[in-house]
Amino acid sequence: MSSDRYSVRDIEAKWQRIWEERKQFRATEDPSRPKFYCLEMFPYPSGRIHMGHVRVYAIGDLLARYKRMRGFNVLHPMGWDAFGLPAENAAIEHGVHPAIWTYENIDSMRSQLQKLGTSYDWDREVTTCDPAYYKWEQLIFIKMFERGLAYRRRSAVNWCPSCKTVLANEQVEAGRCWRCDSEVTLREIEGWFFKITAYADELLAWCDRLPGWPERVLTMQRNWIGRSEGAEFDLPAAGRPELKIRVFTTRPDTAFGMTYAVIAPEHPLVDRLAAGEAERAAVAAFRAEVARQSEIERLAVDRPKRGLRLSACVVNPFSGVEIPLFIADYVLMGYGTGAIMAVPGEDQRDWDFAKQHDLPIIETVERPPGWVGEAYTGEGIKINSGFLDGLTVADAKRRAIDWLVQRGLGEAKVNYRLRDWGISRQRYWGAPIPILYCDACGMVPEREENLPVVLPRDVQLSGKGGSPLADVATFVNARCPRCGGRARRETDTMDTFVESSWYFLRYCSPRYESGMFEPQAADYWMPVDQYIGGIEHAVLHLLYARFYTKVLRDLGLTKVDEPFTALLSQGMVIKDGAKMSKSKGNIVDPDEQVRKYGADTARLFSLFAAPPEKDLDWNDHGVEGAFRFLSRVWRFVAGHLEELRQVGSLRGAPGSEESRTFRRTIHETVKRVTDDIEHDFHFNTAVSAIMELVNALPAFASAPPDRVPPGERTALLREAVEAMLLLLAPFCPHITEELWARLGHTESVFARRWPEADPAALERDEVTLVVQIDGKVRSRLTVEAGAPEADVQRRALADDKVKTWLAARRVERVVIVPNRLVNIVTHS
RNA sequence: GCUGGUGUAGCCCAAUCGGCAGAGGCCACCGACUUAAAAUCGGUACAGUGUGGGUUCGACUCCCACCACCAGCACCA
Repeated sequence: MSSDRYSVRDIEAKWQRIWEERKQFRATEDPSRPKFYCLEMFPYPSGRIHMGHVRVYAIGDLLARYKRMRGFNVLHPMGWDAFGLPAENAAIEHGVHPAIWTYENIDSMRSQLQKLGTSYDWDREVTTCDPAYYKWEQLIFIKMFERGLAYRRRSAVNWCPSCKTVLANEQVEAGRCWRCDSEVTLREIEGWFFKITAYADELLAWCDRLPGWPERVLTMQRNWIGRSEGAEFDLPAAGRPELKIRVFTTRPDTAFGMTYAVIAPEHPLVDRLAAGEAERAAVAAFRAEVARQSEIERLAVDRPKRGLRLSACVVNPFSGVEIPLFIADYVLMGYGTGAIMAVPGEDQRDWDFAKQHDLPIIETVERPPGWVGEAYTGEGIKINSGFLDGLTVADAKRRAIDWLVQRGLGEAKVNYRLRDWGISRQRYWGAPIPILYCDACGMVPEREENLPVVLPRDVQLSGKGGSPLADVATFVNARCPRCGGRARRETDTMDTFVESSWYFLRYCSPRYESGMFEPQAADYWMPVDQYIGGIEHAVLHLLYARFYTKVLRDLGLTKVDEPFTALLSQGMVIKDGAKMSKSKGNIVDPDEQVRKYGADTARLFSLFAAPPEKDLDWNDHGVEGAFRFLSRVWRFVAGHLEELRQVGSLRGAPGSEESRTFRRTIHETVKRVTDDIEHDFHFNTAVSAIMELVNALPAFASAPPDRVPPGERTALLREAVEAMLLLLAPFCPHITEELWARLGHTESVFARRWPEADPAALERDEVTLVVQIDGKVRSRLTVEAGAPEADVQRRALADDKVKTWLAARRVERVVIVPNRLVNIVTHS
């Protein structure tokens, strides 16, 4: 290796090897030290890392290395979200087994991550498709099944025709599959659900207790959970009081304005309400029409609401008035009770529908003077509402509920938009659901000692839909764990989001064999202190993981209420203003970047080009700039090694003016970099501060001896270079390790403590004040720091330039901001 | 439509409590070095902060009303 050239490839390979040999980043529990659990979302092993991975892992690695230097015992693990559809599709297309495909991908991605210089404790690597991993998930499934938190039901579910499997609500985006973008259809299917709705209130409440999370993620979760308070009550069918339609409303105060009612087309009562052949046929036709609409069409705004009036009527219990009853597509079976009271006066949807069907509209809230519009949803005084007249909306809501409760007609009710998490997948490459169906005993969970239920290796994958496991006789045909009789195994596998709901716990004790994780280890490491990942999981993975953690807590397995104390949602990596994609041809290959410039440069640019939460526009010129900067660092340090190796220490404060200023620059840089990392993760400004320090080095190094005594120069240069390398180390670990070693250090730069700014060095004797006249800068004034205001004012007014400007004006007042500025306000 | 975010130089981005609009990088231009080029070094230029009001001695920053872009949600009763 040439001694003075920045040989990126040699240096990076050398230090990666040394870190690996030393097992430098292995984490062990140590109650005597403060811990820091730093975690980035683990990747799906697709085969190649992309620039988004480079960004998130550069951020995570920076924090892990920084926290180690701050004295924390850092856990920084990595693993693989290894179950999923791409593996299965690869098998169908190329005939390679999903397991082989997956493990080969893991090997190449691990090597890619290592080449980035990441400081993971690879001894803790976790792979979710390993039976030793999903075994524990199956055990928890059984415990959830026993507590009713995992249940099976037949229902209309989201079906992706391309992935040929069910999707949870969270996995449908604007009517399309989150993974493949196909249009989702509804299908009536039997499947397994996790009762996440049982935790809706807690999940919502804790949104207010996660100050380390970005507000936008919390907002998205709150909206997703969608809590709404209101009332539920019965509308009896006219003439058939035994037939009651339950409705939910957030506006019980408007009940006197109910002029019709609507139930969802799929509502089970429809069949009993429809009378006669003709009406039954009309209902069937209407249902068919609604079912034909795709999810996309149903979501379209301004689509006319379709409805069919039934012959049956219902009675408004508040007024006793008989009102018409409709089935309509704007009422959804899946929310509330699947039926509503319609109040066109105060609800825009009902107003639209009423206008279309020529139904009466009653106003029950007094409109403000001059108000124009259709339905009125604002505050006001109740009118046309019997015993509620004269009350405010809020009071009337309470009074209406009391009234319902007293008569036994209804009650206060809270509803959620959140639905239970559908976890059944009709695919092969996932964790088997540990349930059996016995002719005699019915649904029976597998016995604990028989876990894991291992996914069979030999399977025919056709991609035609339906679980491939159903065709594997040796898997399906089993003995009933209860009676020993013949039983069939469940052939659905679990949603892969189940594995990622607890992997952070497994990292605490990845080889533990007596349970999901070792309690002491989890108690020590959990919760994750800093979690880092993409915003795309704001309501998917992040909500599931919170839910699953709470379930584990209630099973007595962990003490934490929430898995992630702080969350950093990094922005996307884009190119030329657009998301990278094959079709746009704007994909940047991380390998190529590392080969061309090195991992340090790729990391530095990722951290420097934008603050982490914003999108990052990958720019080739910018990358070259980052490389140039590192070359400059190299050239300076390598070029001054002889001087820097001299052990000269500075006694007392530096004597010369230049030295004092330079030393202040060093310590200001330390302070700025530390503050930027610590407070807002503003790595971009931290880098710019380091760049400033580096830019200041050559001038000081070549200061003439009469301005800076040589001994002082050597000592301060050494102080500056060491501080600079320490500050830069978490960003660019390879080059800093190499230069650190060349300075004569035998220990790793990461064994060093993070530098601290010396307050004495930060002090200034003099400050330059800006002198403004009526808010405009007119002059400058150098005064000693902390000079009394009276002196400052006198000197400002005595300034020549100021005098000129003030010639024909009268001074009205003088505003002084200590150590900053003087503003002379004049009379106009 | 609702919610959240972002608008600062040709581009990516800074600016602490309301106090000099500029830290850093890119690009451009000029100069030095060179036979020349690359690399390197030095230097220069460029915006009044999306728009319109308001508060203030002073506004990128606070308030009001708009505009644009991005993201999430969207018949949720």
